[in-house]
Amino acid sequence: MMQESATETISNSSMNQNGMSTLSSQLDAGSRDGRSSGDTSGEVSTVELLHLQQQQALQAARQLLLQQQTSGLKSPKGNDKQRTLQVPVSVAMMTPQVITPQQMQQILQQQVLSPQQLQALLQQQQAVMLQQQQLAAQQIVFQQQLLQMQQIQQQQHLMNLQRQGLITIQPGQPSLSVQSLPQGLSPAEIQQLWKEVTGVHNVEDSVLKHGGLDLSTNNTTSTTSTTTSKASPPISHHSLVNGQASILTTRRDSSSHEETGATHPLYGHGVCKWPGCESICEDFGQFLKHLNNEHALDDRSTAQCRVQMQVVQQLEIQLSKERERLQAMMTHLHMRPSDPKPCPKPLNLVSSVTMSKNISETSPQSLPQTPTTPTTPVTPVTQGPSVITPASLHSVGPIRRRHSDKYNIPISSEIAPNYEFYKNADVRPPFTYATLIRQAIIESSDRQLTLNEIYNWFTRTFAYFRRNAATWKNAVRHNLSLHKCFVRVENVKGAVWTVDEIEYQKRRSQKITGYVPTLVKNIPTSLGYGAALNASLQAALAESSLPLLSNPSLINTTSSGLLQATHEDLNGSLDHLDSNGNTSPGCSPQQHIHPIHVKEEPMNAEEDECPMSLVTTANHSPEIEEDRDIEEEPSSEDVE
DNA sequence: GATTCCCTAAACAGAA
DNA sequence: ATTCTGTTTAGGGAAT
Repeated sequence: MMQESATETISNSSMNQNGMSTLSSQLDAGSRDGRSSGDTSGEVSTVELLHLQQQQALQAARQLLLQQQTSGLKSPKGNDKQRTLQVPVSVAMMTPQVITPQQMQQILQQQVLSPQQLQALLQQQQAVMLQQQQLAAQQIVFQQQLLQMQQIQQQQHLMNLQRQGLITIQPGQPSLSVQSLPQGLSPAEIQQLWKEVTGVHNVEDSVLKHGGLDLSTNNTTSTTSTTTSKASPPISHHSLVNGQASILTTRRDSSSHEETGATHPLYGHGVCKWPGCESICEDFGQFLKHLNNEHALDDRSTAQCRVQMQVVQQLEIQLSKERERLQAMMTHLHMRPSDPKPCPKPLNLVSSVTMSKNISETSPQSLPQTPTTPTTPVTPVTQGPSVITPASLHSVGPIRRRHSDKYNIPISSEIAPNYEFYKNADVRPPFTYATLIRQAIIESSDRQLTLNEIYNWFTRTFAYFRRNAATWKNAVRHNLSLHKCFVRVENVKGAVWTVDEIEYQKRRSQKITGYVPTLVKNIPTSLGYGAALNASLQAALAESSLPLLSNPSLINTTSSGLLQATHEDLNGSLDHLDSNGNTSPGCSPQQHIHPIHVKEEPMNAEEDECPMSLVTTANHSPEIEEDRDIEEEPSSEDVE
């Protein structure tokens, strides 16, 4: 996916040299890329693009008319069937003289113009238009132009077929003329032509397809081929004929078949999908007829088009905002290198080396977009162009310091936004085995898991652990045995593993030595998930603060995020204490013997885990409530 | 350079 | 006998 996108971008670049015929490729590819990537342009002016696009189409039509009127170009072959179809088309083409591009632009630019106002305005235009309908004679002229376009289209289509081996054309064979074409354009193709020429046929479609429209192209032929090519995939093969970017072939082909297969964005299930229409059309031909008759370029259609345009625009704005939010989230959660700057030096947590490694491992860039997409894993998430593939990510070998562990970043908050990513992408999670094991355990309903259940959690949560089972399972067992924080408890159904959070926190606290925290907080519960404090700082402070939680004198009110991280870390322990106090009395006696409850106000401690729970274990959410009880046992003797 | 942390590999034993 | 589970040791890489 990512590679494809990248390659395509490259291909497009190279195709730029290929003249107008490659514009369609740029258009399609550009729109796809634009939508899947940063979409910096989408927010800029979708409407403007449409304006320009429509202007372009209108101007092109005009120029075509002028050209033909002056040159007296005649249609190579009159086609009755096509002629009948041309009527509405020609009418539509005449409208540029009725509604000038400037006027059209005005209409379109008036974002605040109400449909009623627009309607009134267009009615005026209509009056003028009626006067000029007598110019219908020019329809024939334009029809000729259409035929020329058809020729180009069909020739390119044939070239496409030739390339596919469906048709064999000897090298010396002269290019096909329209007369020699096996058959005329299908109604769908003609419709496409009309659609493209009018430029307002389907705004949504236009918005999508024209995301990368090069509006700088003004000459008639360029415009014509551009619009035609983007509508009719065969054109893109014209560029292929020129020896360009074969990578686009497949995609184009598929779309080509779709479009020529009597499918239409405005037609489905026997119903015209024009906004507010829903007229029943027996077949595609009838639909086309209906489309030409009922949805020609008139005031009503224009108004509807504009409405649809706004709908699309709103959606794009929304998408843009959501994407921005996602980016911010990822930046916040992954791009530690830029964040830790303000991090208190005493923490001594910043390691450029580690960070860079972490970046390579978990930076948003590496996130597939949605691995779902691979999804990118899902994520679905449409991801911007990424140069880091999952393969390259895990190929870096064993990661010593999992940044989340190192910085005590809540694993949930780390995984949550990338859950689908880790679930689908073969990328090693940036956590130590101990951290993961703990997470698996505390996520469980009763805070205890058998070894096999831990295995399952690993494979279920991370695609990476679906392979090399022997290695990581051994590591899991090794960690369970090695770390005191993991306590084996004999259960009715066998041995289960629990987490001794005191030990766990103790161990982690030891990682941060020589730091006398001056900032420890009183945890404001109201602080939200989106607290601004960067996670690493939060985590560091949180961890550092653990021993001090019981000492009110050392507790200062600071930022929210801090508590968040603290909560997360504490949650596990507290949860563990709470739940296991009953379920597994035998484990880790000390934690139950003297649980010093540092009673903070009930915290929304699970903000970090909520996202995770939403996508992972359904049974996790219900526990959030009990998780909020913070019972930390931060007595100094335990910490040290 | 020493220490620590983490990972990986492997040997081994006991239980299922 | 095989597999699973659990423990332990060893060594290497990376960070501190």
